Amino acid sequence: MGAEGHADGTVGKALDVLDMVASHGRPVRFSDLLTQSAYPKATLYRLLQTLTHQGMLTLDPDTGTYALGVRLVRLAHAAWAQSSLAPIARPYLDELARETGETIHLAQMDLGQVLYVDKRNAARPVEMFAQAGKVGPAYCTGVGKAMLAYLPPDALEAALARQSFHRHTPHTLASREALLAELQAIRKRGHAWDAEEHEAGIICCAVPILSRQGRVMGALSVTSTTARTTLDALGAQAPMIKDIAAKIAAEAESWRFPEQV
Amino acid sequence: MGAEGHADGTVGKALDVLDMVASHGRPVRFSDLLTQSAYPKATLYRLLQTLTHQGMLTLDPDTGTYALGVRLVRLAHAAWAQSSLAPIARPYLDELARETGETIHLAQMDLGQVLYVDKRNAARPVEMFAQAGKVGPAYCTGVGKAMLAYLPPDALEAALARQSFHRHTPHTLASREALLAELQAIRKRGHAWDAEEHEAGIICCAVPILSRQGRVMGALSVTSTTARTTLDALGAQAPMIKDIAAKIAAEAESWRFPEQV
DNA sequence: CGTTTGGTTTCACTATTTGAAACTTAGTCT
DNA sequence: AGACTAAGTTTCAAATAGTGAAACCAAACG
Repeated sequence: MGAEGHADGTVGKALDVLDMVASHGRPVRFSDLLTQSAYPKATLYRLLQTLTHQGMLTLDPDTGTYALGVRLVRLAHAAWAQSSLAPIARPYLDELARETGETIHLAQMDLGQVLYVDKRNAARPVEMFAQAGKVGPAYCTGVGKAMLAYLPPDALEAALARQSFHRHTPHTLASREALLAELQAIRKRGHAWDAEEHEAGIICCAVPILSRQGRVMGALSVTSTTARTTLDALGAQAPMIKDIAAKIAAEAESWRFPEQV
Repeated sequence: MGAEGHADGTVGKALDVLDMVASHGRPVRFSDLLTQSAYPKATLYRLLQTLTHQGMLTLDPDTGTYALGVRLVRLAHAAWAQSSLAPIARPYLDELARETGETIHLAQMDLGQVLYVDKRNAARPVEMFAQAGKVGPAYCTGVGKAMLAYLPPDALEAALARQSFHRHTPHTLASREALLAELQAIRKRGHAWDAEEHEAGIICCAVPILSRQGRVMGALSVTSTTARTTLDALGAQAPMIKDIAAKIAAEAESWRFPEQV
């Protein structure tokens, strides 16, 4: 993860450091960060100090370790609440979960990766915070492919450049070419499959959420297992999922243009 | 909200702008931010540009409005997962919710405000993301007072300086003096009440979560209504709540010192 | 079609950031 | 103990990055 692309300015560097702290699962010491950071000692030190002072990081005085601060959680709450899709989609996800009895995912695109912004789980009622905010690969998940398929060429290129193409299962489309062919098929079909491409036994049907102008706003999927159903049976529900995606898109758009004065 | 205290350096200013965007509930236009920002046009413009480029904000090309970006949601997921308290406390909150059948809150301190990091709701199973990340006042909530009571003098002073002391109900302790007296009583008693101080009819019993060295890590509360129970009845559960708080603290601490190597 | 409003760019000026190196602690080893 | 080492903090001149008044551009307005 080392050298983040192009860190513009001090702010970029600071955020880079934030990511670095986030990428370790646990509180990190100064020296740990130093070894992997390319920044010279003093620079890194001051960045950490600033971020800590700003509440984005916390420094445990006992252990001398840095962890992500609470200010982030507060900001993220706002981010989630105003990312238009998530709060609007909420009741629709409930409905879809009730109708299908399966697991529902709502995702958005984040730098070539899939970011899950909400979820309904068939079995356990709902999970928390911990669930939303997770990231996953784009090239081998239903929601990922559904979004990729409708991205404009330049954005698609940028996203493709960031795919790792790891062969998770025998069904994974682990090359750029195979994926591009599949994306075309998705555009034709109108929805994406996940045919055990990410995890064995897990299948899903996903549709993109598109704005009126055709911009990709996110994706919505219904997930199940091969033990419980088949791709064809899931596909039968595609029209309904598409319908709900359209409703979410419509509502999100009208919300974006509030009656301003 | 205007002039944020002391924004050190460029990073401080950038984060200040982030907060500004967050504080509006909806996407904002450049000029809206400009009017309330004190920063000159060009400066604000560049800050927004940087933040957008970094994925902390998104600029809707159609409407020309800025909203919080998805990178925040991803960061916050990590923040939540590594803020040691929340993930560790999870099973204990479940237990407490089951035992008491009441609403449970887990909170931490954030710049003089209470930040709820997790929650169990008696009636509806669990709510999402939207719930965690909320902030509330410290001087008139159970968790807030429980934490204030055990803060070291300088931190307490800093927190007090940020209280607004608004009289939400007739029972609100709306002065510094009244609050200080109550904090002393809390230290003596070992747990805090909320005797309808924030909302009429809502009462709660809260205990701090303290590290071995006595540092305030957070607070835990059981909330109910006057219609359903009384403060005394809630107080009877204080020992159990305290016990759970201690368990959470112990586990969080041992997690903080992982067997390194 | 001139004017206003909202957004973007310029450019000389300056303040902030930079990072090698010196300096403190706080451990560790003999 | 005293000498060594590792981890964190501070300094300071040089350089870079940020600043902001003002000019500019482009739509929308009247």
